[in-house]
Amino acid sequence: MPELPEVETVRSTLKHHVLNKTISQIDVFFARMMSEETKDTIVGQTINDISRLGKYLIFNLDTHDLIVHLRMEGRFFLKPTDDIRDKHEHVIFYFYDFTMRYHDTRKFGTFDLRKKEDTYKVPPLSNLAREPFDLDYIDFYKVVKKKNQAMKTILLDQKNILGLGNIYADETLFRSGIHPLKKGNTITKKQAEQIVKHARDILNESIALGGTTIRTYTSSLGVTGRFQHSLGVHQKLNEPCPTCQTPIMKTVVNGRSSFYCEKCQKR
DNA sequence: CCCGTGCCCTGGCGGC
DNA sequence: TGCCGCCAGGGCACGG
Repeated sequence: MPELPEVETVRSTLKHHVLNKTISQIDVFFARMMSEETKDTIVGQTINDISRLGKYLIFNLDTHDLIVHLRMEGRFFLKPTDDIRDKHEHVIFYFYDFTMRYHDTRKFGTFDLRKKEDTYKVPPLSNLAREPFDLDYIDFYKVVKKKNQAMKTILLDQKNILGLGNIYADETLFRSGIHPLKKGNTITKKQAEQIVKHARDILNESIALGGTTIRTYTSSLGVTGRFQHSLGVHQKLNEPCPTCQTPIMKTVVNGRSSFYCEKCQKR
């Protein structure tokens, strides 16, 4: 599933192909994916830039920003205009001589259109935390210290730290030596510092490798991330811990599967 | 405000 | 081989 590094890979790849292209037409095949109003507003506008905030992809148009969340399986493909539509292509953007197609088997992805002046002032981009790259660990510590939730739950909440999903939350806790069920209000300043540092390192390493390809996810244009070869615990049930060889355990935290080393990660 | 639960979806897999 | 039921999972609405 795309997390921050995958979205960054999609952003940079896509930007190379659609920058300064004008949207001449849009076809929507799954009505709830994009409203009529959104479609009508952006036809005729040009993609002046593609940016990103956390896991959100942002197409910077002339008067508005189109905010896209890929959720688990959303991807973009570039195809010739006359290519037959795949049944999972729900939105097709037409440019002068090719198309950009949004493909999503689970239909969980979202398209939100905002006036430029509102983009960061209203949901979904308002009230998000900072990414680990510019998150002050003391600020993070103050937020976490007030919470009686499991650390895994805290790391997945984009209002606490921005950009981690299930995979990188597990990896961050593993490198930090913290059990996914440890309560936020038991965390020390030092541990908060470690979490922010490791989250930053992991995301940087993954971006450098083009993201992680896991389960069914590959990014646009067939780009396959290679970070999965660097995972320490996620999806590695019963495999030896890279540090101490103890078999990796799995538990469910707030409905999310969580992998950890019982010996290396303390409650 | 805080926290937990259910929902949206469908391909893939286990069980029989 | 086929069918049924269940699971994954980010973000949000909703309820206590």
